[in-house]
Amino acid sequence: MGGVPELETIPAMTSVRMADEVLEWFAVCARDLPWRRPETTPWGVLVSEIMLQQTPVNRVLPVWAEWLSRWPTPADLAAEPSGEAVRAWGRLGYPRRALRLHQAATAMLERHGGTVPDELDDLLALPGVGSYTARAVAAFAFRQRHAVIDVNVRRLVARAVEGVAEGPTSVSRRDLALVADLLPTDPETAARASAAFMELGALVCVARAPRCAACPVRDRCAWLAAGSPPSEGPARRPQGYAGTDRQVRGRLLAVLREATGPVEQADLDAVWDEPVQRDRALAGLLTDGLVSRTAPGVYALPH
DNA sequence: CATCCGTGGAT
DNA sequence: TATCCAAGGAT
Repeated sequence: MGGVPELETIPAMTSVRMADEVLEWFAVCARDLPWRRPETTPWGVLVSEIMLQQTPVNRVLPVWAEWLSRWPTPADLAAEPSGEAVRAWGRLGYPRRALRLHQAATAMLERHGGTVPDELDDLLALPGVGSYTARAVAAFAFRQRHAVIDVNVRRLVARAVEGVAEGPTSVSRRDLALVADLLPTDPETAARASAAFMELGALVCVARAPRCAACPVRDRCAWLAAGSPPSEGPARRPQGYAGTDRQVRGRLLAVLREATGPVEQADLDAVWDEPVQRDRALAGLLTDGLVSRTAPGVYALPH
């Protein structure tokens, strides 16, 4: 029903051959990203995965290098005030990720002897680590065989396997089983295949204008075979940014990041005219732990 | 399950 | 210029 093949109808040989061809392409076309190098520690992989959430590779590269140089282990980060993590996050966006990474470093110190855990459940229990990131770290840092489904893999599977332009935004159990079936049996090869699927989605099977002529699986792509039908259903409205609390929070935090010490209320007030929204945004930052009040009317990054 | 949470490059 | 989009997670 619905044009989506049942798992049993996908011949194992077809699945394995798809992985093989993507791996062959990956061996030639993969970007040389520092967190993929063999000498990168699990901590380096974890930091990269958190930074890459909703953030393009090119913007992550310099910040990742700075972080790993400054904080080579979880213990090094945990030893600093959380505000230093927020400051070093720079303009990557979603600064709560910096706070959670600091919390995760502390948790690893307490629960795992200062090391990144290698079990899925332990990874999932870390702040800021969800299903995708736990699987990515288990696969890429510890070379385990897990389905790793990010937006790129979800889109690749929707097209190549399901024959539709895009899949649902959420990852279902069925998706995990389907992608797991695509992976080679050998864990090391499976881990490499997971990176290869993501890379193919990021470089070739892209959202806007896919480069199907350069795709290693074009001959077996269900979407291409169906004539590349457009996505069905109403386009979901993007969230918008201008004028939102998020924009105000961003401006407030930028002032605090760039200041060397505590900041007066007046300096924060200067970034937004509307006092109700401005106060709400600042209150939210305080609630989230991204900002602390050091004295009445004086604010700083948290300790 | 819908919404919130930043930022900036590409089209 | 406006919209789309980028290795998601928490609530």
